[in-house]
Amino acid sequence: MPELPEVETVRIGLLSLLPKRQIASVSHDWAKSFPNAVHDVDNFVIGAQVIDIKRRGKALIINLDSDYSLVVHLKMTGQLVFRSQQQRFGAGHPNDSLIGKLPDKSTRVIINFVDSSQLFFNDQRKFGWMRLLPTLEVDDLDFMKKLGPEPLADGFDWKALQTRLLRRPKSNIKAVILDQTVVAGVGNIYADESLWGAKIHPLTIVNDLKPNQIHKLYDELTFVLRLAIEKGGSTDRNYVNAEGKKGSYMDFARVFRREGQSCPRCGTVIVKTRVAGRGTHLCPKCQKHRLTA
DNA sequence: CACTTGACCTGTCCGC
DNA sequence: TGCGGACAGGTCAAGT
Repeated sequence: MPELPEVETVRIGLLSLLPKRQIASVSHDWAKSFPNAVHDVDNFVIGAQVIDIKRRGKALIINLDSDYSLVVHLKMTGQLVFRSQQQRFGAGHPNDSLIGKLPDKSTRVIINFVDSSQLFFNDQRKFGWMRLLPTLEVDDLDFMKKLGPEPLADGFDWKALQTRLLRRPKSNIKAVILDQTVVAGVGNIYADESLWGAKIHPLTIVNDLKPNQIHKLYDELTFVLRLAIEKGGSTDRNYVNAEGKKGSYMDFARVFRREGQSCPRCGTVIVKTRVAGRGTHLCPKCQKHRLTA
């Protein structure tokens, strides 16, 4: 579910909700989400205040004033949902949110704040995780060290993208932009959307891409990521932001989950195939492949 | 080594 | 309705 735009939307929401709140207690019913010793939670989480929320790729980092951080990966179905004191004891989340009763079946961790507000880590498929470690050690996590550059960072231009893509010159372009060590944060939705925008077939081998195609892919990728952040991300099934609300990028999607519909550029019927082990949507006319042309 | 495939889980949807 | 199988937005480990 959550790719860069969804995680960034959650980050922005949490940043407006969590800082200065003090943690009173933490409950976790699923050890894999929270593998640290209870002792660490007691000493560095209970009583600590949230001071900042950061993002790297698809991971969120909640900085505490104890110099410890909670690092969260939502994987496919993770949610981080905040409930204010008023929502908790009043009417709950508004009807336009996807959130019903809390906690629910998918709730793995609850962070209770001193002011009676709460943060829920829900994760239906249990792929996600939450870890506690010293803030100074976050960048040393293997997961973080392997991540490629942020595609929306200031210095990241199309030449930088070209350099990164050429690390895997013989693979197909879709597999390469999904590779988090090449570029951080791109997932299946925005891979399909940006390849459609750049008129590149997902099976095209990186070495066969011309410089102008990579330049176009850079433009389209940064465009869809920025647009998706503006739209609050994509809600296909159960993604919600920190307030439990859906994102609206899917209303703007050109090919993702639109198989059987018309390509908005040429009218050809969009098809769904399988590339790099993932469901892949494309326009067979706009996105020609040498082998399928 | 580089690349591809299966496993991790639960829920839902589709066809019989 | 019920049931089996395929599939779902991400990442590893294991296999080729």
